[in-house]
Amino acid sequence: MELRQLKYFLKAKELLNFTEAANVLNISQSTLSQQIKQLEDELHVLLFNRIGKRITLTEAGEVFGEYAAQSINRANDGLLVLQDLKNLNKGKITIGVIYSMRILFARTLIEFARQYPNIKIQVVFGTTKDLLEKLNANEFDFILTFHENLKEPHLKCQALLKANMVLVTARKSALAQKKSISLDEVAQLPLALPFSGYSTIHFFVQSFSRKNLEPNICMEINDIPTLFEIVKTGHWHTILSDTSVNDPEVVGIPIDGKNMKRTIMIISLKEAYEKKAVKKFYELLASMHAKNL
Amino acid sequence: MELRQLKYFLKAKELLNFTEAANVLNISQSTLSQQIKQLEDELHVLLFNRIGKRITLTEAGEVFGEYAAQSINRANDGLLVLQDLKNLNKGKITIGVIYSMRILFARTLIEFARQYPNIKIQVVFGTTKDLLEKLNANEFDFILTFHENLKEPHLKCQALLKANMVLVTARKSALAQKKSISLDEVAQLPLALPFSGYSTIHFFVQSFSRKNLEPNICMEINDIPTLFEIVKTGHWHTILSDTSVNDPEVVGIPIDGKNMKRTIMIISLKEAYEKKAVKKFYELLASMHAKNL
DNA sequence: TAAAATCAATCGATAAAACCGATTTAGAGA
DNA sequence: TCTCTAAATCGGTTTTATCGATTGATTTTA
Repeated sequence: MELRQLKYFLKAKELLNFTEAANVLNISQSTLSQQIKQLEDELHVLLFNRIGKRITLTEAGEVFGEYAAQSINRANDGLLVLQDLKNLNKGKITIGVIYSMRILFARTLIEFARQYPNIKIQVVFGTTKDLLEKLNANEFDFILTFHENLKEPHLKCQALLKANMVLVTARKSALAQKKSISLDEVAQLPLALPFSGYSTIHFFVQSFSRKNLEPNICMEINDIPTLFEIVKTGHWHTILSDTSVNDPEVVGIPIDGKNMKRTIMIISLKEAYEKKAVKKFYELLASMHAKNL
Repeated sequence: MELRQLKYFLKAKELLNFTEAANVLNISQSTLSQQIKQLEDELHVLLFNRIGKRITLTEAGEVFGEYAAQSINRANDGLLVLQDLKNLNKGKITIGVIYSMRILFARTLIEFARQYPNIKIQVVFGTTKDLLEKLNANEFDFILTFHENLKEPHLKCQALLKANMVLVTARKSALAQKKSISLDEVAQLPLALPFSGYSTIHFFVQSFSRKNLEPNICMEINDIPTLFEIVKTGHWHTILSDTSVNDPEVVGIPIDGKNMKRTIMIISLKEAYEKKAVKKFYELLASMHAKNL
């Protein structure tokens, strides 16, 4: 059993197609087939069922896959550690970010890229749910998202900042002059809110429920610029964290109440090695945030 | 980088001698030398310093070794899991046991070997300190030892039983008729106690201190049968857990006091895969203990 | 329904890598 | 100073990984 075989196996497990997996791995289909077979012979177990020309994962394959992934991850982390040890100052960061963090994050991203030009950065925006799934699949170094009461011991959570939830309305709107707004008033307004995949909406359903209010949700949309376009009409309003509001034609009005703040967290896998570049990014995030106070 | 190279590296790291490591691994010295060099080239770092004809581990080697070991362990655990999944009913258990547990353990060992003749069992007796070191080095599946307030989150601790600490004296001794004895009385006696490497002595120093008593420790000996020989003279006495007393010429007299019981624990590594054979052994230990109540 | 396309397994050949024994080099020990 | 020991190197052999071609069976398309 070698790491190479584990890598082949895991890609085949992911794609459930030997031909495609071989292509992705830059080897021939016959090589992959033979290497998988050799691994199965060594383990005395079938990792895949061959049904016609399709393959499916066996239970043994599912179980073994966990260990195979961990083995490869440990070896890769060892490599990363050595790179850090040598201060090679190169490498790659992969980050998942919720849409609400775009503004502050973009500024941090730019500054980081300036300071560390040799570090490749990959950023994926998405919902909390999607980002957590990918984090658990070791596809990210960390994600930025709202605090969600995760209670998952394999995750490391660090609070970054608290964001105020605000009513977003058109600058031309009569409401725009208000310095703050109550939840009761908000409940009377026609709202266009982010899609249910966003944790934000769940947060608000709870907030309204606590006060026996029912929000008037007319629309649910999976795109913040589109929400801004809708808000600019003056008819609908939305609710976002103040970190998201950057369109000059809209304003964010603070919503009354102690529970109208949400904590943005940095979440990573406890078992994964924490690259120096990742630590540097954390430091920059914290200092960029402090600058905004 | 392949698992084979990690295995070669780790053995060289352990022995700090390429020739010896190669012999143990059943490969030639030149193969090992070349494979290590190839690994170093791939990692862009020296894992060993070559000083004349000797080698020493570099800091990079030390650091990388942790990850290499974890990677190999994960792969091996995967193999073990599959064996269990197939109920191959074979394999190996390695167990560390403190001396105090010899009697109960021996009976469990014999019964387990009878029930599972295809499982190879390796047992090492030793002190708590030694056993913990080896457990942390992944050399045991689990160890049996007294509860030590470990506070090490990577360890899994299960209570097995409570052992009574008793004064061990010669059957011919005047004390032998007593049904119990107080700590004050014990403090007046010439004692031969197990060596400081045993956790037992530390336990007692604390017990005597709590009552402002000072024990009269004349000897410290690292062998329980020898302690029995000394106790049989009638002059000296010792203190052991009742699980250790099996010589017909000595008796164990219960020592008064609530704190004269000690918990025997099963300790294992949380991250290591728990073999079915190990679970079976735990069950047998528990049932053998229940039988003795 | 037949033809075409697709995918995994197999085969034989080739290329690459692991391995080995012999030797060299250099340091340690007697 | 001589002998011994251990790692590095070299050239050759053996083993393994890989490949392209082909086969067989299933799926998709016309």
